[in-house]
Amino acid sequence: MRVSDIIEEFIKDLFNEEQEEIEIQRNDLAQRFNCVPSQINYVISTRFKPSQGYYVESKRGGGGHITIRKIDTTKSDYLMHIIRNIDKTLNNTDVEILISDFLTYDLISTKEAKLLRVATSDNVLTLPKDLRDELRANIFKNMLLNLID
Amino acid sequence: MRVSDIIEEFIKDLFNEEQEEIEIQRNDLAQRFNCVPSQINYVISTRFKPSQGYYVESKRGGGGHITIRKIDTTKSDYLMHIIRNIDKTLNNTDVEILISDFLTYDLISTKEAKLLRVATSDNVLTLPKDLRDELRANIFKNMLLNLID
DNA sequence: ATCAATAAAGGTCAAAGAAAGTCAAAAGCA
DNA sequence: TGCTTTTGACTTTCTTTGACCTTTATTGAT
Repeated sequence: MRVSDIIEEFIKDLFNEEQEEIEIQRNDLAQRFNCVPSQINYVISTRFKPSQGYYVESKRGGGGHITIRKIDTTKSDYLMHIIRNIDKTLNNTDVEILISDFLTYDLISTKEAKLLRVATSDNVLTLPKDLRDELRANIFKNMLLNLID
Repeated sequence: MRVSDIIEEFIKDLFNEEQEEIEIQRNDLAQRFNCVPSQINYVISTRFKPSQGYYVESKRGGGGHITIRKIDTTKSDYLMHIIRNIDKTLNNTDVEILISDFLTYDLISTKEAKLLRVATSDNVLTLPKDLRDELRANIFKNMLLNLID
């Protein structure tokens, strides 16, 4: 088995106990697996890409580290499902129902909810009703797309 | 955890009890955390910048000290100022400039920036230009209002 | 009361140290 | 041969340390 595979497995094991965020130190890992530090970068960039459901950030300098977060796929799947099923038009009430659902299931923050609401409210979209509902659907869908991590 | 992080946390804890102004002594702190005094300067200059909502002044000589004030009003004041000064219409470029300013000054998160952008983008606002720019101004202003804490 | 010396703060800046990142060459492997 | 993995030299970013500087207060002699 390749060293890269072993490192990948090791990192994935760290996620075990319900944790969805782990922190590693590049040099420590490299030492543990007896490889050069840059191999850790290789593993991360080939096995922990966003498309594979991970989000990575890091800090250099003394006490530096690498943080890997697992992105909740059920969350983005659900939002994608909603987005696909939104009609060509959408009225204010529909939006309100969707938003309160999202809040119930903790898919968005209250601040995000406020932004969604205001950007799609009747008061803001001062247009004839048919045009308004169509634009609202458009805005809402596109905003949701941007809420997917 | 880094010494700088620990010192940062310690200072931030001092703000707790409703106080919005604290006073520290550089040498005392340095001794408490077993570091050189100039590390306190480092922490202050990297973690208590004006852009992070703090204002710092100090006095040298006998009985000298460092005062740190929290300035939390700047964010909402600045946003209010922007909102008041937005025209009746707003084009895509204007929005982009404003958003990148907001990001520079840390007034909004990157996610909020994405939401602002998409909700006001030409692609989403499929309307005749004059109507579009007017609606964009309206949406943008109202979203900003909801970003004020 | 005045002034100079000294002590007691805090400030600056650059070097050293401690991570992590990049990129391309070399090595393996299918 | 063409892809993936391994290696390592070099780079960038952030933190820690220390030598030296400036400002303010205190003290003591006149």
